[in-house]
Amino acid sequence: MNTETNQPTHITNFIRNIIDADIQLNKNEGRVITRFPPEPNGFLHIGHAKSICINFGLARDYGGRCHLRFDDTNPTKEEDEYVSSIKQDVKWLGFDWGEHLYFASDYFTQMYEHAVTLVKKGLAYVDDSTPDAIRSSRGTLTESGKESPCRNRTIEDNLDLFSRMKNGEFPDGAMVLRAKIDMSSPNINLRDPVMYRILHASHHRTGDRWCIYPMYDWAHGIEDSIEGITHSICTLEFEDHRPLYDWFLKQLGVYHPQQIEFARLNLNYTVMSKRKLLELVNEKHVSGWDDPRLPTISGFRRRGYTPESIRLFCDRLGVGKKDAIIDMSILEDCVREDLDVKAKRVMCVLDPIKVVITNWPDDKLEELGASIHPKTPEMGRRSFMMTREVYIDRDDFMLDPPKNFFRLGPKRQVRLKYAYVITCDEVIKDTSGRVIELRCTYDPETGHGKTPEGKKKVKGIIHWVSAPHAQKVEVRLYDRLFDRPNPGGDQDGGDYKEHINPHSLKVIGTAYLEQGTDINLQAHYQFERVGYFFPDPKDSTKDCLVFNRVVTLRDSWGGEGKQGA
RNA sequence: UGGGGCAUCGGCAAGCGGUAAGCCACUGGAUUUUGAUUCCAGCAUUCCCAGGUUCGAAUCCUGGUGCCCCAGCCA
Repeated sequence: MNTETNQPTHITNFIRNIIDADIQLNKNEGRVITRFPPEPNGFLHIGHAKSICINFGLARDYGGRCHLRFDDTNPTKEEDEYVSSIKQDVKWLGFDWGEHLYFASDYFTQMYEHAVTLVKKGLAYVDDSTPDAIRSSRGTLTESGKESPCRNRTIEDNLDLFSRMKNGEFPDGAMVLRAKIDMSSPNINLRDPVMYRILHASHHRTGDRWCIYPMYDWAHGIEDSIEGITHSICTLEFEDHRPLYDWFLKQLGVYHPQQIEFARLNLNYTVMSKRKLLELVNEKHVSGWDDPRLPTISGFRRRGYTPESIRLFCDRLGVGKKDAIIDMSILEDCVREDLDVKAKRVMCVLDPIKVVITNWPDDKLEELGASIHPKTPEMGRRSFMMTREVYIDRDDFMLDPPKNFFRLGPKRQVRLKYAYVITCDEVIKDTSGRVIELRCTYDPETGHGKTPEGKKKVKGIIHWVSAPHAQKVEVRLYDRLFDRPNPGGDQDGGDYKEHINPHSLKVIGTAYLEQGTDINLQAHYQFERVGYFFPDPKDSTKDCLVFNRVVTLRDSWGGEGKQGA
């Protein structure tokens, strides 16, 4: 522990170092006010979760606050549907903005007045050049730009034109307001950036009140300043914009927050850009924004990821400035860690082989039981019937198993978990050679998982369900959406959509769930030895259960010849 | 010589001139009615490279190399 700040040292990072130093100097009287500023033009994804965890986490740890602010400065792309989904996602992740919900559009009037101030100071001008002309006179990365013929318009003319822009006297694209900075700056952002454009579009909150809308660079610093943000945290690509952020606030002479940039999250085997996610949704490659294969917050939620697991993931990553692509398996581990503690255990056979226990009397029923969680007896117990016919999973049988396969094979023994040891005497196949039934005998002395004195312990333990008692359920197995680590990074110009994994969803129409399980539609389950599952929130009902596989259990059995039978 | 960033174990990531944290993965071994979980042990003489300063450098200086971002009236 660092006794100065009372912060656990393990969560230190460069942003916290900056904040610690600021507090040391009593900058901002020690306040820490951050903000999460999404544009409401799409659903939030796991990359946003990182930003949310950083911003809300900082506020929480430093006794400050974090604002939720919608950066709605472009009415052509933004919709109310997105603001409600974003609010829901932030809440679900476990964060609370309290009273501090804001919209950039609430500041449009102040932004306009500030713009007038800059015009009056001779620091902004109206440019009626065509968009093409502005682009070509901006110069290139290596050549400086050329000043616009409009650059030296009088202040009076600028004031008049700007006010007429606002009043809707000109069509879209006819002119813009530009900051007068430096057309030869090596930083392109400083070459007289556009502050306002004309857009006769209806805004989701201000309707038709405005027909000029501020650009990000002009708007963002003002938003931060108005709200008294102390640390304005954004991603690396805005580093080049910081001089502009600083320039605007300095010219305005208003409260000046500090912008700090960090490396955004990249995950392999998926895509994270809003454009690509939107395409996948619109072109029906997935079922919607909440498709369980998507890296959206709503997708993870539907799939069965928990908020705790996503927060753990973000904490584990840390915060830095190095571009990195994080392996999906890190995220998967985080859910396992969380779900191991929470999930109720139950047995479920996904791909059944019928097993007939020949020495078990036809009409005999035996009630067996197990705890719902092996390490948390308080969670209670469950019970199920043992009968002459049971199902086991095809993965747990091999016709010609290697010696290190602990499960069932011809003449081999295995324990039915919580029940008896059985021996496979006979294998029955159909005409195509597929195994359809096993005939086994059980050892009556091995009930309830007990091994009697003097008997050799059976290493293999498999899950099973009583055939006449099992409940039929649907199970959806998800795999990564793309077949390669970096689907968007094709050098050969290929389309990321060509790399969609055709096997990313496998539906098992009939799986056999342990009898008598009173499924809670909000709870997570571990299908013992298989993985963690969650009832699909949209398609699952008490009478018609549909389970999403959140993630498999870790499996140190390499699976040599896994699909053997 | 366009500008701005970044380079520390397989992957993240601390470190801020005093002699390489932590996490994940991995490898042993123990426990286990989930090949799960848990537990214990091991895991960078070295910090992109090359010089230099210093008693001492991952940390400072010089020169390289590699990767990322920027030319929307998008954010």
